[in-house]
Amino acid sequence: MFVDCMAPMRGERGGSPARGARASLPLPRRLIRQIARHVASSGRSLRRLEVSGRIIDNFDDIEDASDESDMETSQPAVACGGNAGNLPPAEHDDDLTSLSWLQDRNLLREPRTPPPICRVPSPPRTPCKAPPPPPVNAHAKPPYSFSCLIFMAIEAAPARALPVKEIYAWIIRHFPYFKHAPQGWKNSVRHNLSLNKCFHKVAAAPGLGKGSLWTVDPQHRSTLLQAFGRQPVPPVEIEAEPTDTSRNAPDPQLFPYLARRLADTRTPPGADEYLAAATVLAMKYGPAVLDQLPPEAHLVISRCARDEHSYSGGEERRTAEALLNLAGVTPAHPQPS
DNA sequence: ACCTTGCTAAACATCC
DNA sequence: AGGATGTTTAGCAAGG
Repeated sequence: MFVDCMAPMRGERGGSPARGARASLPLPRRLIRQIARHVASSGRSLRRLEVSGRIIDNFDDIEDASDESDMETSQPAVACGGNAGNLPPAEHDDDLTSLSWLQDRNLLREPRTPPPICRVPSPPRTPCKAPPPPPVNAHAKPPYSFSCLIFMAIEAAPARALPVKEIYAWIIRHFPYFKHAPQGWKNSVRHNLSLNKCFHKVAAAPGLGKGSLWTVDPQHRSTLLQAFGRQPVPPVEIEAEPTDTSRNAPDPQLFPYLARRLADTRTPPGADEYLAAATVLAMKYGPAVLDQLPPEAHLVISRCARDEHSYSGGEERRTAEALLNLAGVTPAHPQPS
């Protein structure tokens, strides 16, 4: 267990699930509803939506008064695409089905949003009972811990290793707040790199100059993913790289490591890597990303380490293949179904 | 009240 | 020498 070899991250009191077990990636309730309703409204259905081990078959179950605090109080969830759903009909949609709250928060950017297979026109918005969450200003301090920022920066690097200077640059590029922030934040980054066991220093590449390359310890990777999943909002791409708009699909370079790992037929990726891809895509592109998955695909997001659900490898593999296609990565040797 | 986590500041050493 | 990098310590705030 990770607690034996590293300091737990914020909010973590126990160990992490072993490789292959369900990883812990909570989603805000509002996003859970978004996912479930969007799947339902697009003609698909959920086989199950599970929150904290409780099967949700009625969305009133999660329509509670604490709604406005959704983004701060993430709830564990398991959402599975399937064919035997019993969700409320789409005409019950209100602001929860619309992705406008994400747009309002500048979290879904049109060029990055994958084309839906079956787009259902969003109904006109009705006034929300609860006050909307405060808008996220891209120039405000990001709601991510430094460990998550560093993790994202390293994860986005093609080599999954970055010198400190590049980590600074990535953070500034994606979170302009730091462009004019007091210089102390760089100290915090270095402090985090040194102190956090999730990050490892590797030998400097020739010609790199001073400093070392920093990587994410593979053993602690899922822990960082969990921490990432606990963050209240997905990251905002401020300076998006030019994408192939004709395809209008996610940039396969965005998460090169995950794409490469999922495409690797010689060394099968672990369940946490499938899960990481699903989570990263879902968090980045919003619930609409689920439209891209085949009906039998599973997206499993759960905090419960004791979650003993059994899923066949085929389901995970099909999900991974769907995500691969979504990411624009075609396996050289498609795995047999 | 206590503990954990994260942030910030600062001092210091090392390297280029 | 000066700046960048890396390590360590300390204090504080927030939340459980």
